[in-house]
Amino acid sequence: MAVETKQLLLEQGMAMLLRQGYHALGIAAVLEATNIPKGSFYHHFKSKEDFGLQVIDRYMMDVHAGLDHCLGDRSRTPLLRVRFFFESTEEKYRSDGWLGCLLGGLGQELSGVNDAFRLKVEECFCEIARRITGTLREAIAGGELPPTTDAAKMAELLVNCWEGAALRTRMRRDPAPLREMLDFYFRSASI
Amino acid sequence: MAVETKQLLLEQGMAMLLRQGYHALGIAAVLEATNIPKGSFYHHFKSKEDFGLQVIDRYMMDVHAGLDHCLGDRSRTPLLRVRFFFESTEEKYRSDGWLGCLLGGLGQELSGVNDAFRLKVEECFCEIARRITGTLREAIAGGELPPTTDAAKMAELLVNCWEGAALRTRMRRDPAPLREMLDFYFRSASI
DNA sequence: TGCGATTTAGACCATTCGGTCTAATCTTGG
DNA sequence: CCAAGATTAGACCGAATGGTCTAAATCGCA
Repeated sequence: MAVETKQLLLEQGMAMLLRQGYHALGIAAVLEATNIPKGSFYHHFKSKEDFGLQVIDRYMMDVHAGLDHCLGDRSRTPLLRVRFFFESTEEKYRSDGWLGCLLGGLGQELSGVNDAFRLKVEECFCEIARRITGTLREAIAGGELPPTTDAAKMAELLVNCWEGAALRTRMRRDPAPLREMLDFYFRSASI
Repeated sequence: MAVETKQLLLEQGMAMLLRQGYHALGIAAVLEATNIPKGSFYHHFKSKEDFGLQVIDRYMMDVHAGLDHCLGDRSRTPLLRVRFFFESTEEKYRSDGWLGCLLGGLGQELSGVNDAFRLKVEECFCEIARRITGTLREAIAGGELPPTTDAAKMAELLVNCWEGAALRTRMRRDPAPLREMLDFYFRSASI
């Protein structure tokens, strides 16, 4: 039961932090939503900051699972695997109600004021880009991308532009920015 | 003196909201930084939300001034004027200490929780994209871009990707993401 | 079964926050 | 030069918020 309590808090935290952000979310609200008393919360987490950072870890578990699934799909070419990952992510955004990306949200809100979050989120972006870099390299080897392509640079670029499109999607509650960004990126990168 | 008090609050607010975000910034901090008493604040603004929204207006004045200057530079070709605008914006970010864009910051933090901010920030992005669209159209007319280019779409794309790069810049305190994004965009869009 | 450790329970606390209020002071136009 | 509105001044307030604390309940294992 103990483990489940903590997982419940992290999952509720993921949903609520995505919508409300860090400072607008009170611990009491998470507790009320999960029917868990305050004592349990501070048993599992040493502070709100600790909670937030662990929510990011939990979020990254899902992201890595998505990367495993999409980048490991041998039925697609490497380049299409990368696109598949972002299309899956779009689908996840849709089911959240177009609230964008938790990393982008917490990163923007907190990185001017809290270095722990800033460095953590930055590291998460790097992790994602690193995995995409690998598949992009395969795409180059397979002739889907020009041999002169800098895979690492292109992966960073993709992640960054995606985050911008996700922000706009959050703003408009509409997926068009995501799709247009992907179309442009893959059309331009290929050739 | 009255007008200056309000302007001082708005300018301090711009700087502090950019760094700290909305919820992490207390009104008392703005008051202390400007040596203005609380009575004055609530004389000029009816609430913190009202203040934040007016700070965005103030920010957009600067943005429009930058657009006027850059997009109106007849010594450059239309496409290079657009690039000039973003390079000037990068310079502004640098002087702020690589904190990125206020619109992106407040948009991310608040649009899940406050529709006034969400709609306001979205409208600001639209305004910027609209002006860039105009200059992109000139670029198409002048043969700098393919005649099939959808100027409005390309302007939105540019603004969105820029915001993503700005977020990453805020995260890393480093301008590389901005430059790489611009290089990719203009290389791909032209031809 | 019984004992020690983990987890739950929620009252309680200090602090901070946005916002109000009344009084004083300044500005300005008649 | 004075009256009236605009502005400054800051003490004050109620409502959260993050976090603590002690006691009870529950669990795991010998």
